[in-house]
Amino acid sequence: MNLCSLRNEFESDVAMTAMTFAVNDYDLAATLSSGQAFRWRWVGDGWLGVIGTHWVRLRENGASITAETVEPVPDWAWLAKYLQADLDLADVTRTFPDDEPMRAAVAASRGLRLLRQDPWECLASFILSSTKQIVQIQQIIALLCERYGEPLAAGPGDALVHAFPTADRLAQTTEAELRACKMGFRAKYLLATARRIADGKFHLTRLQALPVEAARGALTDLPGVGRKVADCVLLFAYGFPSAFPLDVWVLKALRQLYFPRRRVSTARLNKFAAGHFGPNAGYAQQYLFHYMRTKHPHANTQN
DNA sequence: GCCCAGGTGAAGC
DNA sequence: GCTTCACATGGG
Repeated sequence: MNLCSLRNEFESDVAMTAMTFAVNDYDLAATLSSGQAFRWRWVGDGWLGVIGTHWVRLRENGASITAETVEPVPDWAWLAKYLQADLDLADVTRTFPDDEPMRAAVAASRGLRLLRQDPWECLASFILSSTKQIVQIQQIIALLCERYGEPLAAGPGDALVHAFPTADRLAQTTEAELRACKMGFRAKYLLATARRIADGKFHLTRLQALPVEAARGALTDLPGVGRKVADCVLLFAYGFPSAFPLDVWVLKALRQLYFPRRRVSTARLNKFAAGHFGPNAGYAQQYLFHYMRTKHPHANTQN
């Protein structure tokens, strides 16, 4: 871990603790707003969010990221892991195929990273993501956290924040209560999956040690979890580098950039992705996703 | 009104 | 193995 400085601040009467991580090639804005995590807000001159039970403010300063929390933090390893601050991005991007679409996607968002998130929060979030725009996913999750998450102390200038609700807590809700959080038909899936985990019938912590295919198979047994949601969790929470979420944007990217005049099924494209993009296919996928959303935001209205 | 959104599951062939 | 459809809700 790159520990450059540690200081304590006193703003108002809240004790703040800060840590600065040295980073190379880290685009914090692209990373936090690229549809992997849904709770980060740009306020003033920094990003406000919640990681686990910590309120966190992140600010980018050239070759470093400064993090502030409310409570004193004896060990910052959890944050370094979340941010993947120690990863050498060049080691990843050099494994990408040397073709025109990848060159363009990497050039368009240099410094885009994959986070390493909590499996339950990631799983629940992507169950809620199906056929929803990212802005709406953020709204649903904000409501869910406000109503069922544990209240947390926030830093100065921020409103009361909440932890992401535990599976145990959501298992005690009703489908009607979840539907009231605007999640529609996804409520049934989220409730059923929360119950499977709260009952101890499904162990998220055991997936990390499995081969990726076995972990994917376990996840897709959960209600509301198909190939795409499973791959999001495998990639964004467990860090399986070959997991390749194939959503409508990446589907469009592959069809337009690699198969412009052929009709290719998603099953074929999953196989193509596994063979074409190398050992870090999931990372390549995130670059393609972000590239399509930022450079061709209206691609879905053409053709 | 229309179509679309970081899809899934069930039913039909 | 496919293809089609329902499923809630909100943005453009």
